[in-house]
Amino acid sequence: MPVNSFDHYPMSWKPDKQELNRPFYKSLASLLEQHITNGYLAPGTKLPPQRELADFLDLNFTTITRAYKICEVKGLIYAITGSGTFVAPNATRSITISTDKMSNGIDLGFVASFEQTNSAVTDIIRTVANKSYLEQLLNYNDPTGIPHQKAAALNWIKGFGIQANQEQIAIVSGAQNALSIALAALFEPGNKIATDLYTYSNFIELAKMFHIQLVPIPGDQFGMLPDELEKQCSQINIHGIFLMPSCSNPTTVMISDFRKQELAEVIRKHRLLLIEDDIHAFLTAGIISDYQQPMFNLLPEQSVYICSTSKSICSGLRVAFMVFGDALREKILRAIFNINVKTSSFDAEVITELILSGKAHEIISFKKQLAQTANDIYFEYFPLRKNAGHPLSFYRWLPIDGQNDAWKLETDLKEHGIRVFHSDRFLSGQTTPEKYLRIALSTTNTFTELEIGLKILKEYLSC
Amino acid sequence: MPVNSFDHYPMSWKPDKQELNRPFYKSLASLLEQHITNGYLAPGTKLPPQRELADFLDLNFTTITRAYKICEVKGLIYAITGSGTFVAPNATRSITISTDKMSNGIDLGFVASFEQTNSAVTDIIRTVANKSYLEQLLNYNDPTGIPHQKAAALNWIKGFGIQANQEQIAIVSGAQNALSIALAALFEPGNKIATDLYTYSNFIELAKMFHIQLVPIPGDQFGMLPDELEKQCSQINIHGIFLMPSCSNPTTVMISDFRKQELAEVIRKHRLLLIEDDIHAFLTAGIISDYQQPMFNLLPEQSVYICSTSKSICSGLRVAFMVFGDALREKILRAIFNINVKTSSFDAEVITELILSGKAHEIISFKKQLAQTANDIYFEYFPLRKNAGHPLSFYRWLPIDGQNDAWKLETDLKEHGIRVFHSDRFLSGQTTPEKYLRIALSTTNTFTELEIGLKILKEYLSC
DNA sequence: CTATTTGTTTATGAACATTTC
DNA sequence: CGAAATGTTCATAAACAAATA
Repeated sequence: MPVNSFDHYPMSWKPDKQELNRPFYKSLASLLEQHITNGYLAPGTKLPPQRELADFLDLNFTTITRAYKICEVKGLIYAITGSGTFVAPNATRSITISTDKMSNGIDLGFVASFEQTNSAVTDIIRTVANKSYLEQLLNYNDPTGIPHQKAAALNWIKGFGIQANQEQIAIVSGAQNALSIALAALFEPGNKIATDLYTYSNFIELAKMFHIQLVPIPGDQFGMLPDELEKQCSQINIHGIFLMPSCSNPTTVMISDFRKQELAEVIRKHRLLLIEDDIHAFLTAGIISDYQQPMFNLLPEQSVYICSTSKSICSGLRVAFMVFGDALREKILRAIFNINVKTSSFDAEVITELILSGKAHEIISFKKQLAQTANDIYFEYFPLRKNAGHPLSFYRWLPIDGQNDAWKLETDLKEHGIRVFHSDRFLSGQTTPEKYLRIALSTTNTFTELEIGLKILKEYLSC
Repeated sequence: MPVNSFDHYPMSWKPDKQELNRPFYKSLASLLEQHITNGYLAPGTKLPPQRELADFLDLNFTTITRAYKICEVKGLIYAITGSGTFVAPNATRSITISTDKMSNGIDLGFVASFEQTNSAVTDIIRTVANKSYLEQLLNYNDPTGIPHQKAAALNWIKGFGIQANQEQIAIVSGAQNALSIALAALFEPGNKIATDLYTYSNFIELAKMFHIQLVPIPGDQFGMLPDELEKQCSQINIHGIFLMPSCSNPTTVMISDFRKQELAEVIRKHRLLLIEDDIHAFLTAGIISDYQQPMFNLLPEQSVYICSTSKSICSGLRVAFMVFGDALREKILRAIFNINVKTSSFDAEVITELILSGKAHEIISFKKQLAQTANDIYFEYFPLRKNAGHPLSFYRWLPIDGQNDAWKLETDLKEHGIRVFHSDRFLSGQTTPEKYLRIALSTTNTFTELEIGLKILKEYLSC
């Protein structure tokens, strides 16, 4: 029996010892999972400290540690030494953003890529279909890309400041696929990766799937704070870092060059593996005056540089370029064979032809114009505030006040006919007081539709 | 200090306590890894029992358990209660089979798919390229397949005995991709999956990457033994089972229908998740007289059925169909979004058109003829023995004697100009006394080349 | 600024299960 | 069949580390 009775003491969770079977740590973990999943324990709830619960249940406190750990790894709870253990903000549901279209209503949630430009791709597909070597694209050969495709890819990313050779690049099936490969190849379950406090929600889910823990690092308008990264690195064993320097998703922050240098120093010092998702390079390199270079250049031996063509050229052709240091090559290639076997040579060939013909650059110009117009429209409804972020971003990050229940807000807005995503979806760790909405500008079929959506949103928020 | 001195006692591994730092379990694990990797401890070596090593190092024996466990999870060693702990057969190198072509020599290693048939695909690509709706294939929509593509897919697999609806199928990027998705969606690190003793080596590597442990189950000429599966299930907590019933890779065993029924009963009883890789359905359903149905039909609620078109239709177009019980749907879709975002609609459309036009069936007929011829040639050189396995298999499983050093054999044969894979590559667990070679019949450009390769092999083996 | 609260890591002892002889 | 060998699992104690009042 417990030494003390806690009946008079407020404890947020009092599991019934009767319900527990041996082994206790597993039984307790599944009971906790159940109580979180069925809503009995709400997100944000502080759980009893390990020692207190141990006392209550008359168990050794490290048994509680183990039970909590199981739930933490599943992403149900998170713990802060000194403060306590809390139910995670996204414990109850998946934050995966799928491309499933809304059946009706205006989609300002999922970020598409101004699909109007796809008509320019059809001609090139026909060109490739009539190539004499078409049959050569249909076998198992060249799993990571045919040499001339890699050459075109290298040429493409040279425009973004990357210098690499054929041995250092692989063509894979889109950025998300590249991220899966990088995580599978270079990390183990239980490893930790530093990310921005708000980051790409599918990366959060992917990390969860691979049982990799994310360590949120605060940032400002120039990007992640090096001191904060240094602090975490010196305290815990961090293995990698995920960044989108050209335009972070969802915050639209572009990491400034001085900040890149500072961050690179910390990354080098602690030997972190950098995963640089540069999907927005085409909106930044050579366009934004402050832009100098990708971080890959600063840390070529310990980085994976990922450059997808989904946003910049064509979303339906699943192609991304993956560049890596020589030391990482073997592991990454093995992961590619294990996860993909190969990427469609036909898709890669169409992208190649788009690049070589100059059509890809035309598409990009058009997309930039569309992005400019969409942003102009946005700022009419939600005027510029300070630290506005990337001017050509395909989405915007709108601060909102007092909308604490993320899921209710999303549902409410859906009833008003628009889909947007609440900042809680993008949280890599604990909750924050500030709340935002991510507003996709590149998904509606027309700008008129975009305007209608923004108008509805503005009216709803000013209520 | 240790109570007894073991200097007089033969111990296969005597790590120097001086080299260990705290924490001991990690330090010991990395020392062990090092000694295995640099060849100091050869594959098959029996390590000292936990208690003995503990005594020697003057540590508690569960500290040794933990160190051994780390190396076991990495696939470096394996343990059998009662017998001891051993260095794993594939500890030192990766067994991933890549599609990288041999620069010279005859490839009887990697199993391609009689790529001669690809010329039939080029016409269909041109047809699709000229479709009026081509542009609709280039956006983010329908990540798991467009409805008419799914309809064609359902029709295709109906020929193999699968009845399912649009909600139960997804189009993904090849069988290997489907396996990644299934493992990521439905299993956790540390989970255990039963497999044949010899199984698809990229599945072994994939499982390793996801830190899923494989439990080898013996079989006979009718497939895996239900009693052995039952035994393992009642002893340890097994979560899933991986089978290739139509023609196992690499053994060419087709699971007979009575055996499927027996296995299904055990699987149902222990609530295992079945992953059924039916890539060879096109060589079996409606062709082999004994064939009745896929195992998915026996266990529709707890199975994932995977049917790739790489071997049957075209290898370069990365398409596989994935069918799943309703209970698994949500998890699998989420994994698809996280790993792939979507599969190329263009590739899927070409496969769809191949199916609808009847061209796919023509290709299959041709491949079956080619397989027949290739097998006839093979049996001229290596005459039929009993329990020969699937008659139309794209590869054969050749018993060899006295060739214990797998890697040396492979290297030797490569020097003779042919590539084959030794059975050790396909081992899901401990070593076995019998040794085999897997001989791919579907990779050489011509049958003449195949004959040359087989001749070289025969001469080499009869030396 | 130090004491307290709270979570983390490591090593250990005991009970257990399976295989071998 | 029973004893010995061997690996597995669980709960515990102690030392540690970070955050907070």
